[in-house]
Amino acid sequence: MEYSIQETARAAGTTSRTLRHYDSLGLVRPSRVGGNGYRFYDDRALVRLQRVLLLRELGLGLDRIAEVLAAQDARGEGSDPAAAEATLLTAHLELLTRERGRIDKQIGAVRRTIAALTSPHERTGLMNANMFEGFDHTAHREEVSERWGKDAYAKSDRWWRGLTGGEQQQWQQDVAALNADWSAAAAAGEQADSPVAQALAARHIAWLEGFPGAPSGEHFIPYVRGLCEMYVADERFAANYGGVSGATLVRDALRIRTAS
Amino acid sequence: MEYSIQETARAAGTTSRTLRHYDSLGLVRPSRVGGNGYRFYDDRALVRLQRVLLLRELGLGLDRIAEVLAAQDARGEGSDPAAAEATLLTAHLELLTRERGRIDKQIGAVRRTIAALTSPHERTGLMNANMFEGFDHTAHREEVSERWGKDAYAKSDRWWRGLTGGEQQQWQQDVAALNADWSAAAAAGEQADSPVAQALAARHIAWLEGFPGAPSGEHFIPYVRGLCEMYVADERFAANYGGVSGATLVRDALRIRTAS
DNA sequence: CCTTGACATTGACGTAACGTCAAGTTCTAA
DNA sequence: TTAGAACTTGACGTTACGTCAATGTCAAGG
Repeated sequence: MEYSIQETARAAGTTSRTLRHYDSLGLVRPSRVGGNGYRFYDDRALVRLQRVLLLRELGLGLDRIAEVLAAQDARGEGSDPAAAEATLLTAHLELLTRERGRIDKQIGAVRRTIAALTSPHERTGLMNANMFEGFDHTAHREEVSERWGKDAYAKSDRWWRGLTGGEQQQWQQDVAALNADWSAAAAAGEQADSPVAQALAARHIAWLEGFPGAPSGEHFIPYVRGLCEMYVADERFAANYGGVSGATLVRDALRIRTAS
Repeated sequence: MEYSIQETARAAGTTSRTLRHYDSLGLVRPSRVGGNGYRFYDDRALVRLQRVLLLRELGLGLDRIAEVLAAQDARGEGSDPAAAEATLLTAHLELLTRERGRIDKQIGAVRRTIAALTSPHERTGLMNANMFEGFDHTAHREEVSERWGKDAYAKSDRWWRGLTGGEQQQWQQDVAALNADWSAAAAAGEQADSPVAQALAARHIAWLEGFPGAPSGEHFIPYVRGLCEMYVADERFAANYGGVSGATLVRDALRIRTAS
């Protein structure tokens, strides 16, 4: 069977404009083009279109989709196309998971902002940076600036001063809880590779990821490891984790966590 | 104090290009423009800039930010600017929540796709691999046969194999969409008697009615209820609805729906 | 005085994935 | 025959800026 562009679009739940777009990209070519220039699609083309739309619903970009389909076309039956697609989808899954984490953080931030706005006793004045127990970046301005650049410092400082008092308190509580758990783990003699320590390491990394001014991508792990060295070397940091022994536990656990 | 455009950008952790952009939009105007056209920003402008950047980090669009700030400028001190901002942020919170639901659906779909691709059941690639996307009657042959008789199974299998590839994919997409909507509803904490859940229940029943091999007449409702129990009891089914909690929502919603 | 280099300006194009006209051609049904 | 539906290509609009390009301004040094 052969379908007109509109029929094809309706069958696939999209628009003719999209079909022309995909044609111009070479992503889904019509099976036949009439002498009048009209596009016609057969079942094979329709299946390909549906695959494209499916992958697009999974959130992949058109360029990536083209790669997937090209790879599968190339290895007709030889290798394992399913494995290739699974690998690509797994990578994509990570992106999605990170994206969800980002959204969750935004939701948290908006919720706290609303809470602070509607709380009667909170004035929204800017508070001094000393409230930032456990990671007072004003006190450690030089380290942060030197190691990660002025931008990181300015960004983090701007972020902090932009928070309301309520949000700052919330943040502090989160930090305090994490630090307390680390201290307790260290006091309990947990090993760096124990489930408890690794769970804390995961939390710690998630916290650092949410820290504004933190580098992303390939710079993130070196950044984390650098911070850990600072925890151990600088007793002002180490104190937050129950002293040098606690900071050492943090460092070792995070090293293991970031090893892969 | 007065800062140059670069100083201002550095202080706020952004770029001069962004400042020019905001100026062209009228979002953050420089406090003074020199005879040479140079922009200069004072502390008030900087605070405004920081608010813009903060709201942007919360994910608001620049147009929305302009609304917020305009509203706050309008009611200088008269009304309650915080309430206005809270209202707007609440609306924004809904958007974020929907977005997270969307991402959750994508994650679920990708996970299921990967599972289907890597499952030993798959023979002929993606198209037939996850025919029923969690309702693979081949995998669940025994249950179906035992409960509803061999006729039902054979009938449904014949029906399925009689479909064209496009029709099969269409069916899959419908099922996937329904499951994803259930998962999202469960994740959103919908109650079984809520309009959302009841609307989904209606869709689900309509889907089951179209399912070949399904009993009709007086046997239909017991059949539906039996299936729902299976959803909850069998995690292979439950996984399609976001786990046991999702399957429970499905079951309860369908119980209510079929009560009359 | 002239040069050099840092910093400033406006203007324009590019991004992802199409939506939305616009102007013209072709098909279909009355 | 003729209206209207469907089709074509081409081009601009969308977000929030990044990234040149071409040019102007300012402070310091030879």
